[in-house]
Amino acid sequence: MNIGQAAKASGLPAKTIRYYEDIGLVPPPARRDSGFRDYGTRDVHLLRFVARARGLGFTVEECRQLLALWQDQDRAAGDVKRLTQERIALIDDKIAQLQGLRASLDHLARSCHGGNRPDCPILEGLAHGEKS
Amino acid sequence: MNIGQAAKASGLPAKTIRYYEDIGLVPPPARRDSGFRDYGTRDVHLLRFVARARGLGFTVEECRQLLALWQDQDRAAGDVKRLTQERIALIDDKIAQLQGLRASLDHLARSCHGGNRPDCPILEGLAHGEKS
DNA sequence: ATGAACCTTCCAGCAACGGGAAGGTCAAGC
DNA sequence: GCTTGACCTTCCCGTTGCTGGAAGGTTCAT
Repeated sequence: MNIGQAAKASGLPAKTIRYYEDIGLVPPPARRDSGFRDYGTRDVHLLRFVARARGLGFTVEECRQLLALWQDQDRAAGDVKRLTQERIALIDDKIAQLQGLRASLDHLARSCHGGNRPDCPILEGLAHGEKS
Repeated sequence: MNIGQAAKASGLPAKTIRYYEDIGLVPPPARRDSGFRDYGTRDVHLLRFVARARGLGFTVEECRQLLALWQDQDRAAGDVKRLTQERIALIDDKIAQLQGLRASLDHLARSCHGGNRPDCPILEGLAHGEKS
């Protein structure tokens, strides 16, 4: 199957598939005489795996590790679990950080009358360092 | 004051200050005969403003708008409030998205025994498209 | 006068692709 | 057989927001 088909089947844009091949995240597929890439079901499974892992927020480097573990017969499930929990912790940090930002912005927005007059507590806050 | 002093006073790295000047986010400061940049209190105020807005998650382009509004005598507070609320909405989206990811990863992690055996439900989930 | 600690410019690169150019290929329809 | 249009190929540049480093100039204290 051509790259376009593989793209539909995996959910990744063709450009992204080529990119992943480029950086060695996925192995290069077979080629036809014409030079076209020719993907089989195994290739597509791999691509789907990567697409899901990326969709879950794993970085490309983490995907590399996950793929290695996936293909390693002697892998320990603990390694995978650890990677997953590290990612969860990062996500928790990010969420907390965003909630802090949200609170600050909300405070600024609530204090602003929002009318046509030029006095704006948001800009005052930004200018003078109002906290929380 | 030199760029290093301005960096300490504003909380931005010197590299970043030069970068902001480069992209025209902040005006170029005076120069000494030696070629060194020479920052005054107004310059530093501007830099602090930008530092805070960036810290609150405004993009550089949004900072440009905020700075323009800040320096515009005829600005409407409503414009600033609108920008702020748009940013809050974006943050809310991002938080919701991350919470979804977290839930999926947590589900996978909980179903994994985490031991040394190679059977790993996380990899199974990634491979076969388990949802939530 | 020499050394450390600044400063200057420019160049390169990070993640993770996306856009678009210039050209080759395939399948269908006439 | 020939055209047309959809696909494919490689290549290189642009994105966002910086950060690091190289090569060289300045300032200041010793």
